[in-house]
Amino acid sequence: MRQIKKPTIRDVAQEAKVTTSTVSRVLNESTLVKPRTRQKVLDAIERLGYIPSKTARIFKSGKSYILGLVIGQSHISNIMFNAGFQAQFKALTEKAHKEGYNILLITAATADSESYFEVIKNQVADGFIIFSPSQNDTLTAMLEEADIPYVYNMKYSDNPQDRYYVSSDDVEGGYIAGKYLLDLNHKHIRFVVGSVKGGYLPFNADRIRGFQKALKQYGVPFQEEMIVKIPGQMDESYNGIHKLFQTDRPTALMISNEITTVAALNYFFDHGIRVPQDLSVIGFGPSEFFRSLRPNLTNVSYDLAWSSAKLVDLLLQRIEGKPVTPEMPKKPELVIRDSTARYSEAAPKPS
Amino acid sequence: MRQIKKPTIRDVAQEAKVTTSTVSRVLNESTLVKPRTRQKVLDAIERLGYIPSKTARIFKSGKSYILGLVIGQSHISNIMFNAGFQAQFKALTEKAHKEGYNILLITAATADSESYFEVIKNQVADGFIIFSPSQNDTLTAMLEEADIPYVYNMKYSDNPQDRYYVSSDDVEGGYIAGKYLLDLNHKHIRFVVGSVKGGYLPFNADRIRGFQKALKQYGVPFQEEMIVKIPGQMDESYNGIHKLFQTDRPTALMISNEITTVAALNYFFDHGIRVPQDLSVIGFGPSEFFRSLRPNLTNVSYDLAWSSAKLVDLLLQRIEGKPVTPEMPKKPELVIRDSTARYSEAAPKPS
DNA sequence: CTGTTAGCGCGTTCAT
DNA sequence: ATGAACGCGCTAACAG
Repeated sequence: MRQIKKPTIRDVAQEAKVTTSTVSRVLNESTLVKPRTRQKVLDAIERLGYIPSKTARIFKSGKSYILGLVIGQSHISNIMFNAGFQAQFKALTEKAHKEGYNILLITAATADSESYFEVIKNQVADGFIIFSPSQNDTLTAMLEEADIPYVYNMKYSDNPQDRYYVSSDDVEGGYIAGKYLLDLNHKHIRFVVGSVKGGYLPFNADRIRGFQKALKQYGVPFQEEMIVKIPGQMDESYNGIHKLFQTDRPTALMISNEITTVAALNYFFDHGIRVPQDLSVIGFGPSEFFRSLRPNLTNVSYDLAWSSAKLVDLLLQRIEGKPVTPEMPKKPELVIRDSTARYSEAAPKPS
Repeated sequence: MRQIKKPTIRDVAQEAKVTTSTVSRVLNESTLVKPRTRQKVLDAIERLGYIPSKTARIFKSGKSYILGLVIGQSHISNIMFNAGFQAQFKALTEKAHKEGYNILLITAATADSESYFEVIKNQVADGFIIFSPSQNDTLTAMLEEADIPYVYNMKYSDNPQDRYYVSSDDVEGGYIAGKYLLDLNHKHIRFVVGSVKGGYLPFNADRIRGFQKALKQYGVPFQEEMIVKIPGQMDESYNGIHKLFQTDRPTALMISNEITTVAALNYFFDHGIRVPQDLSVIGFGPSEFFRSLRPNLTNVSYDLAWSSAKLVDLLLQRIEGKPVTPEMPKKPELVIRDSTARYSEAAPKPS
């Protein structure tokens, strides 16, 4: 029977001829309630179709069991089609649910600290996982000031104050990719990284550092043009690859972004550039994704399930006010598949 | 300065030497407050770093501006890599944010009505968007009984009681795909649909109906084996396609699921089956996705942004208790690209 | 074992 | 223009 107004604990109490405390007790299965009274209450609940107000409970307890996932408005449009983001998102969600939390998706209108802080402080959540705005310097400070538990999904700044994230070992990632190509006798290598306001994000800087380390080890001099900055969306990436291949003809490519990787493969398909016969390609990201491409792509695989779980653990520790135990990043792995081949001078080049 | 305890409206009142009512007034920019008092309060807020408790506000107002998005635990693992789901998810999120709501991601442990209802009633949200369990008969009844606003993301049952969803015109979708292939002289057509417990979901039933309509119109007799049920995950799909092509050699394929489509294209790539020379392929889903495949895929494109926005509108109407205005489904469109070709007997078949 | 009382943080009367 | 008092739904401390 439809009620005009949702029944409250008081209605139940009245119906069962007890007090609200007693009802509360049976609801929380707390202190011994006499079975008969208990039954009376349960009957009343059943009769009224009573559902305890979650809102009131959150209000009372101060715990919502909600984790806010904060993303910039502009990001969300593109990010959902990004395999790396998806994998991370999925892993975060699963871990959160496993721990009894739900994920509240929050978007900030613009990608600046003020906008982020504005939406964060206006949400009900026990803590926040932040896919950061371009620069998060002041955001971190504001969150600390307001005593709001948060973690970043990755390393966004080199500021030692920003220590709440779980990093992957990106230097190692860039290193093993570069080393493998050098082992295959490639020297004309290009590393395609995402372009953000003309620069690149810290994790790409790390990957580049690793790449440089490999080069040095093999005695190949690093040159600026080895790093190619291309935006991460499908069409822009396609055009960026096009532009690159008009003036340059590398024998091997490392690509730091999944969408750009797909765009590049499409470009090669469209222009008869054979992978790996004419060009070796290495991707970065979740391994399953690259396995679904043709050819199957050699890739540097990060354990996103692991790091996402760690990230949630970190946030929960902060929420519970426990001392934070820093975790060493897990090493990425090189998964060798069909997109990389040994380079030999004699190899025919298509005209 | 870090507080031991977060300041409340009372602390602000005390600090500003006014009462909580006044503070409340400046917070809500309500009735004229004398500028000087107003300033005093603002200063106090600033000094204390006071942030109004969202929780208390929700509790008071009864509005959380949160929409719950309910998904089965088992779904979420696979669903995130599904282009159709992603597009819908993205559209739902964007529309919700545009309307001032955030999306709370909720997963049910198992895909039955009881499990769904259990998590739904225990969440704070003004309404729910439900990616349904396999059978939702009792779920609908329970939600109605509890007077909880909800909508389903698509048509899940033929029960007329289930009227809170925005349907796409799937009959039309199946029809235009079939008609186009028949126009291209194909007769040996297979329609691959997702398999759910040996049967298929209502939207696939509709697409099949449309396909049958086209067949009839062209005088081609429908046969049961034209419908091929294959699970929607990558590896299972690949195997399913493999199994199909071992015993059958259609000239055209309609594929109802994006992941299965990718798996099929991979299978064709691996086995030298050329699209469209040897086989025409039509996909169903968001057009941008199929454009990122090689070859560019002809596909039936649904306007998910539109229907998702409508869905949120519908839910908001229910939340506000307004009468619900049913909407006619938008017609899907056939986007013709490079994966379909005219069939001629003379065409060479690879051995 | 159960009832009484108080209070979480805020908004909203009703006075003044 | 501002303050005092009350209540939202629930839980918890304290009585009895």
